[in-house]
Amino acid sequence: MNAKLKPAVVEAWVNLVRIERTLLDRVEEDLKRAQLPPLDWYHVLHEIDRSPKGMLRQTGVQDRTQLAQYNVCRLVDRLEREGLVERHQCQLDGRNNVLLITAKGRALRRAMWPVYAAAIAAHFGAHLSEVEARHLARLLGKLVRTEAAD
Amino acid sequence: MNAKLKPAVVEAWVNLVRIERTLLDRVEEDLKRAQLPPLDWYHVLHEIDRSPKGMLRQTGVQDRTQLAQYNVCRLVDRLEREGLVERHQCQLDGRNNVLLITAKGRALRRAMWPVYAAAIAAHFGAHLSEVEARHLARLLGKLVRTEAAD
DNA sequence: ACGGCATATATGCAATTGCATTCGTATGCA
DNA sequence: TGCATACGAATGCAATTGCATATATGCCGT
Repeated sequence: MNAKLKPAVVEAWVNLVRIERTLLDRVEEDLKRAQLPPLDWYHVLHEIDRSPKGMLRQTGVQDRTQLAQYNVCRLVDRLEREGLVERHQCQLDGRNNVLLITAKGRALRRAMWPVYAAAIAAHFGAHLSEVEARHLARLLGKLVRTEAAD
Repeated sequence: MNAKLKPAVVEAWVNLVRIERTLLDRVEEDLKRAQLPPLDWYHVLHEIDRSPKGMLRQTGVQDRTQLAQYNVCRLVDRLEREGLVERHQCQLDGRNNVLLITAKGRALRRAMWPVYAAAIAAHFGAHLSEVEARHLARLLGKLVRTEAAD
């Protein structure tokens, strides 16, 4: 894998790294200001919530969020402690945990979304035209798909 | 700031968050495998190295890397402990620290680059055509510039 | 049934990060 | 000069993360 590194690739990379840190910081800041928990809580709750019957295996969360195994484990600890999800051992395969979102969990997710959405709109969407947003979505989507593959 | 959130913006955002975590993980993994320190060390050394005379104020590092003030402070602690940079109080304004990269620091940066470059090429560049890379660089660059402004 | 391997989750401990505050230095102005 | 304010850097403490490993369960071949 000695592909020569094109300047455009480096430029895209540098911009990606830079903008990602800035944007995540600002979104987290907005959530904090609204006294809401961090973004990862939202992502995890969201993934469970949108799964059939509000249930998802812990590995499912890992796959969908790209969080490290031990971080998912401990984040779920915290969510469970707050009564936002329930953790059940799977009947069919005792190695799996099945996570079940609670009413409180759904409520929190719903409460977070307006703030999160506004942050995305303000810090990200506001600086892109419709066409640019579509291009960006397409380019990044391509990367997501190729990365997920290997 | 109640801009309605367009689907394309959400999609771009979701893909951005997702790919960013994946890519940074992989790059960090490659560095670790090569027994090299984390990416942020590279970024900080790089910023100092490319500044005039290999000197940069600590706030300069903050601005360029988007790292939190206290994280820059402590990262510089570590770099200093390893003899990669020197920290000097500024003569003109005693509040500022001026960071000076050492020969060892330059050497480490140079040693890291091939590994870092290969990781960017393999995990990122390899999945983009020249044209796509240019588009992506342009779109992300626009975001960087507008974000830096406010 | 049993040993060996694979998978899913959990955990002890060290390192890093976030938060709030503090410290030292400059600047503006009465 | 003297004091309020601002700025850059550092730090104590709690929370989170990373790493290595442990535990627990299931699967497979014999």
